[in-house]
Amino acid sequence: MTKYSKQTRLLAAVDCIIFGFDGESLKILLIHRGFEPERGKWSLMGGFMQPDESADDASVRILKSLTGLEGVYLEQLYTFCDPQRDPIERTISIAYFALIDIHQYEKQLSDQYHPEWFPLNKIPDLIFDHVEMVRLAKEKLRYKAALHPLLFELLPKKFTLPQLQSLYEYVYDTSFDKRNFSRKVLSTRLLIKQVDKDKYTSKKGAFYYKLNAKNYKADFQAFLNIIPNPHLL
Amino acid sequence: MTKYSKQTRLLAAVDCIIFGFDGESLKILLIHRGFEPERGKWSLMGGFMQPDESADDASVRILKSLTGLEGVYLEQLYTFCDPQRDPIERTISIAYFALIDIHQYEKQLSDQYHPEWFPLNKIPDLIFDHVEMVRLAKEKLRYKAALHPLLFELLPKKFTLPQLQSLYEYVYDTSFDKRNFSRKVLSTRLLIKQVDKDKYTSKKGAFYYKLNAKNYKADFQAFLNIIPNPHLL
DNA sequence: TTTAATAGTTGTCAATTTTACAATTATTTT
DNA sequence: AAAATAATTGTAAAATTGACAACTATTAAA
Repeated sequence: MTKYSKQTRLLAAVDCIIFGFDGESLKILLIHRGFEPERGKWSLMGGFMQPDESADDASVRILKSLTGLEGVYLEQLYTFCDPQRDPIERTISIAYFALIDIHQYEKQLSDQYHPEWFPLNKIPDLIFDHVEMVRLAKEKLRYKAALHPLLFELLPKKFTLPQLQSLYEYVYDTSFDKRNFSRKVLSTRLLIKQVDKDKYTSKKGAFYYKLNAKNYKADFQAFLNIIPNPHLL
Repeated sequence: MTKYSKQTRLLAAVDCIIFGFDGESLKILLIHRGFEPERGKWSLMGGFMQPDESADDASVRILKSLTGLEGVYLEQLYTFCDPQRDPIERTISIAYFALIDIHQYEKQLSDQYHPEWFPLNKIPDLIFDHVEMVRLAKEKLRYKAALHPLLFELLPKKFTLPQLQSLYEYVYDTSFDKRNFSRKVLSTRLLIKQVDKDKYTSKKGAFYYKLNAKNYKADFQAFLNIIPNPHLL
């Protein structure tokens, strides 16, 4: 059959907003753009969609090429289509956001793109519309994590309640009552208490927890209301 | 500056899932596809993105060309990128969903595409991946309307509480206690009671309400929790 | 060995929100 | 004037949330 004639073709790229949490602050991973235009400027990691590749495939490929990681949380965020967004040639970009365990990343560091982690409140100037992409990703993370158990994706397999709480406190830039927080989190039945403790950060030590994979999968779509009114924070 | 060489260009389309509510059921608007492939099959209304047009622009253009309506609720839903989704040529589709007042539409009926309204539980076979698009749009509508005052977009400027309730009951395929429902809705401070009544459906008549535009805009992003746990319904 | 310091865990009560359920009021038709 | 219809209003129990203090386990220093 014949092609669709008289229609304009364009380029399609995928850009990834990669979140990580190191216990200090919530960060995103940026690279030095390796080609013109704006070579050397800070940029999100991205790439063009290949002929036989879906956007999901491309996002997985891009994430792996930068971090070496596979099987991590990746979600389509939004498609940016402004005709002027790339000065060279019309390119639409399908933005994805990824949540990774930053410690896993460090083990597999790739120097090819000179990547660096930036705290969310210290993002440098970025090329094109990448600042808007980051803003939207942060907004969606805050939105979704208030309802669903999303932030676990940023922590190691084994984590403590204080770790989890400080992650939530960084994301929402506030503080929670630790008594109420632990009660709320534990009431979800999403956590399995381990027998061992984390002794690095305190004398008494905090018990490790792991995710209950079955309940996690079953209840992910439920409105857990972990943070009641995030838009007020 | 030179173009990005060695990259594959592709077509980008926009498809619209258009929701309407006639008091009987929740419906979407479908057309007979006017060109090959699959000419004459049922399809979502869509079109190719034009050279100087964003996806938002395209969705507005497409919606207007079918319904004659402007200024209605339109939201980007998801971008579908499977390399095989269009058998003729690689085309990605940015899906939008629209919520319109179905009675406004009827006044401006366009016969160009032989459009028809289909209740959500009686959707015919659709071309390409349009069934999946409809499924995702319905899921997102249910998700978002449980938290935010979205469904008002489907009603006329003036509407009654019984109308509003039956809309929610259709969307969530359940029934609510009218006493609790009206209390919950009114407690949001989103509605302004009118002095006149709708006498068409009952002898006593039901008061009309209008949206409080200011509060609507201010509180749209709040978690109103209109429907507590939609995933259970 | 004892004491102080640190930080995680557990408990209680009041306030708020939600849910379930029944009676009353307003209007039209006969 | 009475009957029929459907909207509006009320209340109490249950569940959830939020604020707040005391206790316990561990390590380091005296």
